[in-house]
Amino acid sequence: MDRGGLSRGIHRSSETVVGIDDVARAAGVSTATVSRALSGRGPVSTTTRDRVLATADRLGYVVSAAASSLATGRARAVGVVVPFLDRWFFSTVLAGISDALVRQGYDITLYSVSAEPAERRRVFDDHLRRRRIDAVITIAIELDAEESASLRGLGVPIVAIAGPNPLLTTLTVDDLAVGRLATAHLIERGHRNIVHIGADASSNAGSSVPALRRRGFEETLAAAGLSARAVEPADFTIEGGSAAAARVLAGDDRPTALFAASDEMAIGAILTARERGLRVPEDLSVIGIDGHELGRWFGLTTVDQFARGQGERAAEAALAELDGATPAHGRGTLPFELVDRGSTAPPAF
Amino acid sequence: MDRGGLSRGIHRSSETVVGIDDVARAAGVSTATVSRALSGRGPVSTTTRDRVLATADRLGYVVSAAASSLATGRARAVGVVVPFLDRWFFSTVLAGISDALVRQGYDITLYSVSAEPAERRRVFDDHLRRRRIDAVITIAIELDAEESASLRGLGVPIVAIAGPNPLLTTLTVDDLAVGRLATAHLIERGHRNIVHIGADASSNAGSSVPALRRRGFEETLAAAGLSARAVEPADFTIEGGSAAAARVLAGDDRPTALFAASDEMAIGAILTARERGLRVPEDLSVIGIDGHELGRWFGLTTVDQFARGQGERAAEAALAELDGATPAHGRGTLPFELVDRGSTAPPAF
DNA sequence: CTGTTAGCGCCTTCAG
DNA sequence: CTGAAGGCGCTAACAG
Repeated sequence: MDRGGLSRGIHRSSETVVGIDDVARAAGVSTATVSRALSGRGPVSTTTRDRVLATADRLGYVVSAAASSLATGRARAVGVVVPFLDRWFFSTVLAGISDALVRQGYDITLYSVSAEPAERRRVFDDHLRRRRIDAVITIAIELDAEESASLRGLGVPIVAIAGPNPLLTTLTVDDLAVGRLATAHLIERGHRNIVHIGADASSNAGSSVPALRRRGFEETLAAAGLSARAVEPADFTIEGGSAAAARVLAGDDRPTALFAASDEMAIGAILTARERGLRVPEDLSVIGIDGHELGRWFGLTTVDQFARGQGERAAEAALAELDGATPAHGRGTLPFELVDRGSTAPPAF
Repeated sequence: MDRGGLSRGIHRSSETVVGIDDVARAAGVSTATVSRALSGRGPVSTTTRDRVLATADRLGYVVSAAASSLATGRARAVGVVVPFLDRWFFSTVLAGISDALVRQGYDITLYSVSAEPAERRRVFDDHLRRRRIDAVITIAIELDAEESASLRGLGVPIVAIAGPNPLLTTLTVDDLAVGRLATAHLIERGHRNIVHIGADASSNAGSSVPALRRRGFEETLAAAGLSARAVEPADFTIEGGSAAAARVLAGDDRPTALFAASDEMAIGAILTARERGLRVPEDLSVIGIDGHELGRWFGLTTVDQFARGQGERAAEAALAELDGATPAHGRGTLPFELVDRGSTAPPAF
């Protein structure tokens, strides 16, 4: 009669959804026992548990998230806050988070915050505060004081990826070091005239990812006794990188190398360079940051930051904190690695 | 005293979260009135409503999703089921969904289903059935009978994007027509020797997106009296398109044009063609499908299917159905448009 | 080990 | 228009 596991997914399509008391009745026990058997919390005899589990399975019972959440205070869901969904870095990190969360039976609730202030405020003041989530992961979100306080007020673990915030548990690569590494790579190959494509020097006092990468560039340049060339601002898209490169390459004092703060900008720069008949790396070296899959097709040298792994680690950190682990406030160290694919070489002149 | 809107986001960080009865007490009314005032359902005098609203705002009250959901049966969240998060089409559609949903105050719960059967089953049998969502949107998910039944059993609106399922409300471009359009474009330019890169002819009896595109290709070829060349199977990635093109171009009977069933494959094909010293479109015409942003950088001619718009429309359709609109079972028509960017031209020989 | 009994926080008839 | 009260479905003490 009981077809055990085989019956999963094949439920009689009864009118109403089966509830915990349907299971209790069918198994001849109380709802409390069903709850204990299913959750694994609290003592239940093996025989009873097996019977309850089989019954629940047969009936296709699934706990109501709302009811369970209301009773326990746990939602079995993690909120993820992102500024963009359709850019490589974010969707890749998200994929990593999703992997790790699904493994643990958690759902993921997505909060995409635009730059639009009113909408952004709604996300922080309303959506995130509905107590629908047990933890929050932010990806490269720069929080103002209010937003930061609002998040903290949630009273749940918060893990920030790629957005160094001294007040939050932060998981991020050392972007200053990344900026240095990429710059040193170019200097070692003999470049003296390097332009950085990324954050405007005037923006962000210094803690944002783009600003850190730029500072790594400037510091390394200075340490090598080279004068820092003006930084060419761009928005981290292929398009932005392309436009920035166009401006830079049009000038009379053409650099021998470009250091783009993201692979997408680096790719844009390569495309523009090619359009102008410049060979990479013979006439122009280009290095990026990210480890974007596309880089491979352009032979792009880059500093890989293992985006997918960042997502997985953030999810694990969030769940660990939920399980009582002490929040590692301050900066967590994430790995990065230079991948030389050939778009950098000594300057020809 | 009451700083009105200015106070939003600045809440006294009291020990416990403020609940509906805190608001009721502070406003000098009953919880029922607060509920009515905030939800807009049920009669409340203007004065009372304003006072309640101001109080709620001042206290930073936000309804508990769990409690509200338990009482109303509505979760104010929509589930989105995707096979991949880190591929252009999916993340772009997702961005569109997110836009539309946030506008209506809905949260989005993400269900990323891998190919791994056990995990996939858990998503359909457990996660999706926790009654956490008011509607489901699937993106290019091919459902087997059980999964389809499981979804239907949820008793919520279901909108399928890019996965024509006669049993579900489906929003998809007419992929057969898209396949025909792209093929006709090549034939009109004089191509007689065209290879299709996409779904293997042997796979999928015919209703999947890749299969429909291939059939559009074959039908149009046949209608023009051309013999259908073997289709070159590939997995819709740049890498797959590149490999497929490599196999095709290595043969002795080199085609004059390639029709790739996705822009990513088309780009892979272009990259490979270039590597082999072939000029596009002089030596080889290439056309793709999607409207991928990257296509612009390769001068790729494509059939744009407006992915972001698809997401928005799916979200709107789902919400409309929630509001009582009749589910438009069968196939909804979504726009598509040929964008000629120059990667197709008459064959040189 | 198991059953009974309060709620979790909000919504919604039903009276007033 | 407003308040009182039961209940949404489940869990967590507390008894037994």
